[in-house]
Amino acid sequence: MSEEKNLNFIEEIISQDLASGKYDQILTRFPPEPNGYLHIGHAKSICLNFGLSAHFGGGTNLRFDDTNPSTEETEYVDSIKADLKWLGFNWVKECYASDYFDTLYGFAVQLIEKGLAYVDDSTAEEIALQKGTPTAAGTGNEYRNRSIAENLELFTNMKAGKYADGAKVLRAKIDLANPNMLLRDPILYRIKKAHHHRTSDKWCIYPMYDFAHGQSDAIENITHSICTLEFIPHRALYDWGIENLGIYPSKQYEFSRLNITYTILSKRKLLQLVQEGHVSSWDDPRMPTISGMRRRGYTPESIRDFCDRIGIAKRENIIDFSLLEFCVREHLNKIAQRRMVVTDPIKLVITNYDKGEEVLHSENNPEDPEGGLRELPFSNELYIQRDDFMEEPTKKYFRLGPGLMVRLKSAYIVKCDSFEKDAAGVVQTVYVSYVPESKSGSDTSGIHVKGTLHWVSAKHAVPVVLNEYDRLFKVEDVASAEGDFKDYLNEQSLTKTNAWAEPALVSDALDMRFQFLRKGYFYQDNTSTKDALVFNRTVTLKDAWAKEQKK
RNA sequence: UGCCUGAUAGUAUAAUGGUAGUACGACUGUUUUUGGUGCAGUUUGUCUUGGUUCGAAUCCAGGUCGGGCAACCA
Repeated sequence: MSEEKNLNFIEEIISQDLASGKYDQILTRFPPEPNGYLHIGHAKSICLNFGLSAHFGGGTNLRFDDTNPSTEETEYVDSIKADLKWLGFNWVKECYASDYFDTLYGFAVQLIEKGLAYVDDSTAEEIALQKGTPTAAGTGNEYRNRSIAENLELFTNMKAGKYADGAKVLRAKIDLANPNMLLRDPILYRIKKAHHHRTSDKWCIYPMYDFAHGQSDAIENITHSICTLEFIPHRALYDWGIENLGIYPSKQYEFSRLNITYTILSKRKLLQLVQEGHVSSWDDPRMPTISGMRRRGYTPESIRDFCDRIGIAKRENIIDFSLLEFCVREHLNKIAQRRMVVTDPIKLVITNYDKGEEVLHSENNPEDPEGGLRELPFSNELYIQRDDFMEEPTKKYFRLGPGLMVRLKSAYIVKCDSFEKDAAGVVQTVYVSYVPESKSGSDTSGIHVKGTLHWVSAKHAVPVVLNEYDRLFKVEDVASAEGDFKDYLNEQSLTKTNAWAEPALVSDALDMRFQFLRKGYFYQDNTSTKDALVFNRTVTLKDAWAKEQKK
C-alpha cells in the first residue's frame, strides 16, 4: 500500500477500520440488478468497490440483486459479467440474491416468531394510504394484531401459492409513526407468480430489496456495503434487519451518483431509448453504456482513469462531458495508429510529378518511437479535404489556395498553381507543382510552410464509411430539464460519411485504435468487414482552427 | 410545513483549527511535417449572518439554497 494522503471519505473510514483492528481485510460487493446493461455510472461504483479492495487488501463479490423476476433476464447477467471483465476487474465470488431465497425465507419466519412481522391482507392502495405522509403519522389496521401462529400459517400458505398476486404481503412490525417513511412497517415479501431467470417457478413469493440486500451482505460477510445517496433512508432498515436477525454486521455507506452533462444515466430511460428506437441497441455507440462506449472505441483504461479523476463525495454533481473526452484522448493519443482518411474529397493533380507513383513511409505513432513505419503509396493524383482548399484564402488560413504552399504529410511540399470548377461553380480539381527536394525525411529545399495536409492516393484509396457521433442530447442537464427527456434528443447525433482511406487500413486488425490524422480517433464497428470498412468516431481531436473560425 | 442529506473557481475534488491547492475547461505564449501532442503561463472560489479562538473552509448557533423520503422497483 502506498503512502497516499488525499483519501476520500470512504477510504478514510476503511483505513481507520483497518488501523483500529476492526477488520483484517475488507470485502466489498458490486450488486447490480440484472434488468439492463451497465453504464458509466455503474463504472464509478465498480471502480470504487474493486479499487477499495485492491488498495486496502481484500476482495469484491459480484452479486446479482435478482429479487424481482418480472424485470430480470439472463441476457443482462451475461452482459454485466462481460462488461466487468472488459473493464479489467475480477470478482472473488459470483453471487445471486436468489441463491439466498431459502435463507431469507428462514429469516422472515424468525421475525414472525419474534412478533416482528405480520401478514397483511390490505391492497397496495390501502397500505399506501395507511402509511400516512411525510408530515402525518400512519395508522395501523386489524392485520397488525394477528397472532404469531396465524402469521406463521398465513406466510406458509403464501409460499405454497394459495393466494393470488397482491392478495397478501408480509410486513415488518416497526413503527407506523416513524418520521422515516421506510420504517412504517415496510413490506418484506410480496406474492409474484412469475418465472425467475434462475429459480424458475420454485418460488411465488419474493423478498423486497430491503429484506434482501442487507441480508445478502451479511450472508457474504461484506464489511463495507457502498451504495448511492438515495439509499440513506434505507440504512435504518438495513441496520434494523441485521440487529433483529442477529446476523453479520455489514455497514452501509453512501456516496453521490455520477451525472454527466448532455447525458442520461438511468437504466429505465436508457431502456426507453432502446425500445422506442431512438438508438439501435444497448450497445449503440451513442449510449453511455459500457458496451456502447466499448463499441465506440473507448478503452477500459480511459474509463478507469475517468472514474479516478471524478472523485468520491456526498454532494450532488454533474461532470463535464469534456472530462470524459479528455480521458479518452489522452490514452488514445499514446496508443492509436495514425492513418490518413479523406472525407469530402477534391482531386489534387501534381503536374510536374512524372514518376507515376512511389511508396513513401510514415510513422504509425509519433508518440511512440518504437511504433514503426507503414507504407504509403503516393502518385500524381491525390484526394485532399475540400475544406483544405480556399479560392480566396482568409487571414490565418494555413492551407491551400492559389499561390499558397503546404506540405503533404510524409511526402512533399506542393504549391497551388491553378484550380478548376464544374458548371455549378464547385471546385473539382486543384493543380499543384511539387518540390522534388522537399521529400519528407530528406528535405533539402529549405522551404518552410505553415500547413500540413493529409491526403490519399486516388488510385490506391479504399472506400470506407465513417460514423461520426455527436452528443445524444441537446441540453446540459437532461435529467432536470422540464418535460420529457426525449424532447431533448439531438437528432444529429449520428452522421454517416463516405470517405477514402489509405490502403493500410484494410490489413489492420479489427481491434486496433486509430487516429485519422486531423480528424479524430476511430475504431472499427463490429459490423465492419474487409470489403466494407466501417469506423466509429470515438472522439474528435481538439480543433483550435474550428475555434478560431468561430471568432 | 415533518425527517434525512449536502453546500470550496465554470465543472469536479483536496486542505481533518495554521500559506485555499490540484485536475478538466477557458485564455496567452512556445514547440511541432497533425491548427493534434508537448512545454510555460494567466484566469476565476470557501452560500449567508452571528459566535468560539491568537487564528475558522474546518468547531457552535440561526438562516438561505440544492437533493432525497409517502413503488407489492432496486
